[in-house]
Amino acid sequence: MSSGAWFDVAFDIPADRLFTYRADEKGEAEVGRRALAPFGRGAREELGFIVARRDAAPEGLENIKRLRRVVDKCAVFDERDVSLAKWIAAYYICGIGQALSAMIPSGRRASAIPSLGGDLEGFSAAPLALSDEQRAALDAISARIASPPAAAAAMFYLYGITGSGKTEVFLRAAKRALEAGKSVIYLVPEISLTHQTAKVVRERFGAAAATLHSGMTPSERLAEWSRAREGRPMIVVGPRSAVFAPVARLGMIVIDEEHDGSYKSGSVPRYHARQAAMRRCSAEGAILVMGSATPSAEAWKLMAEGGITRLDLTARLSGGSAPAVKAVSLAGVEGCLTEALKKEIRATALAGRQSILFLNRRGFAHFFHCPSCGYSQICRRCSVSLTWHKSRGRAICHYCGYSEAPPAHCPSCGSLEAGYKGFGTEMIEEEVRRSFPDLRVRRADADSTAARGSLEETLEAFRSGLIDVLLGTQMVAKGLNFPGVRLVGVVLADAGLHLPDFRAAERAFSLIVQVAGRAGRYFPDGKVIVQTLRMDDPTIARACAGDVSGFFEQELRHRRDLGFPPYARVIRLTARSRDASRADAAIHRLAVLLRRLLPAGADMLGPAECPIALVNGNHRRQIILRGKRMGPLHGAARAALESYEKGKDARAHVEVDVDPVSLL
DNA sequence: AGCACGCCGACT
DNA sequence: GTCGGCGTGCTC
Repeated sequence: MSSGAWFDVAFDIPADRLFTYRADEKGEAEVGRRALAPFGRGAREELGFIVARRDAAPEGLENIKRLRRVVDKCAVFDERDVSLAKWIAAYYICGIGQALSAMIPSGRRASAIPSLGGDLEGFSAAPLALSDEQRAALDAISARIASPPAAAAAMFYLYGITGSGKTEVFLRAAKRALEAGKSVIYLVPEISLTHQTAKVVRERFGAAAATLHSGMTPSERLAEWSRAREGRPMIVVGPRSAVFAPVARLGMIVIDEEHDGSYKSGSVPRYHARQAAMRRCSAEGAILVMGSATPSAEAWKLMAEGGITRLDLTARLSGGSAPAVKAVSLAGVEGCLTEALKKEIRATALAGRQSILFLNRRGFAHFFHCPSCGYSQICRRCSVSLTWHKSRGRAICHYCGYSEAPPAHCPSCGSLEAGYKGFGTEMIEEEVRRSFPDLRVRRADADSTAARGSLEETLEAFRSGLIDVLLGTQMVAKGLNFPGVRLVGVVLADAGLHLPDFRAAERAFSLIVQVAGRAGRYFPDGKVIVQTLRMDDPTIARACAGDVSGFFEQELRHRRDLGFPPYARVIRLTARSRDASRADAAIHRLAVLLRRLLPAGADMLGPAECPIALVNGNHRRQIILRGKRMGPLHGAARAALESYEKGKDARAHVEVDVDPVSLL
């Protein structure tokens, strides 16, 4: 054989296989670089990941092509990344190349990122002394940084109310790790917290800090990536995908606001950053430190069983007790604000302080109903009701964006009784402005943010006191610090509670507790008003009482009785097609295959229509696979998908979601 | 996932 | 008679 070498290349395709190419022996090709390769018919060229070098061509394979061009000047990933990618591909049932493309920034050449001027030699001192609880937590964590566990990852959970100083413990633990020559990955939820945390981390750690965020171009991300690969101890702050940061000598991964749904990827590979972090920590001898005031049910169960060491932070650093939470019935109230809430908004303004009003629902009114004939206005492409956006004068589908003019009377029977019911953030804005014409009111939701440009600007204006009442969706609920806030109003605590999803109560609960935590963080006079149509609902009652353990006692009993996570593992398969009968046929074929393959102790829910059966013109059908252990479930799902794809019958798109976070 | 090759309806 | 629909199979 003449000079030359063979390389296995992974492409970003669903197929779980590698392709072998030839390249010059002394060329640039090496494991960890990306290369353009002829792939598929015609002269098509595809970017692939060089995943392995081999000494000989695979048996019985002629017509091996040559790599066209290696695009990276040096490796952008290594064997450790490949092994993590293989784990993701196996666990989340996708291609290795798909896993790698989620792990590695897509930039072609690393570009310089704007220098932030931090030159810091030696880290700047932390401002305040730690409380006893913080000290105890830090000591427990530090002990494990010094001597990481041999086998499984050591996991800690800073369980504490907002304002109890979790961040300071994270930062000090990070400092210990860096001083020990180890790197830290600090995960934060998407969008909201990245900037705030990154700023603090940069101030504290200067040049040892790296940030990854959504505003960066792919080449800027690649530049930060390359910095991490240099091998100096670093602290990398970023959302979900930062869990793949290629730091050398990983000492600790922090997951702030561990309960946050944005840690689960919504596209292939549908990985959960918590799972990936656990896997990295145990593979690399690092420790995992999570934190939240409202842990996920999974984490809560692990803490109860001792798999995660819980470290309690019970005291508010500002000294005051947690704000008083008052539940108020919204039944029979005209409009969306009770007298109790209005009274507190007024009192807050008189005291020169600020209010936050929260409702997890955009638009003005969210369904159109006719009482005389029963007509309701539904999106033609999605099986959901249209939301009336008064400011835009349109009825809009929140799933596909379809819009039409809002009807003045019932389009079906002509009745004038018909109209929009159920309020959203737009209506609250209108009502607040009408009731308090003298107050400066601002709305922060996906619509207003798109219109105004930046959420940052609104939040900054609020922080500096230019706004009296900030109202909005989740955007105002996430861990932000606003010193001037006295009042938090949850406009409708029931929103989302009745959704056909086993996590509905958990999400509603944590949302209420999280928003409530925004009140009175720096003054002991915080007030929280929770409006609800269901005063007797135990989830709402416990959220108002801040009774996390009471809630989980109820919720975990429920989950166990119903056989849902964290007591069972779940894989969700969905089939979708423009053609309803095709989606049906596909899901039934899968069901037949799965019934044969199901291991003992596992069962199958469905096939059934998805709770939202039509999205964007696609009919959706689902099967929920459920079992005690994930391994056998995986086996069944893989085998079924394989035979399904071999089958000759008409196919539909099939999506696999391992550990789904939502069943809608 | 793309994309080419291949076999059945409405157009000049 | 052809243009083109998308159904199916492959990619070193």
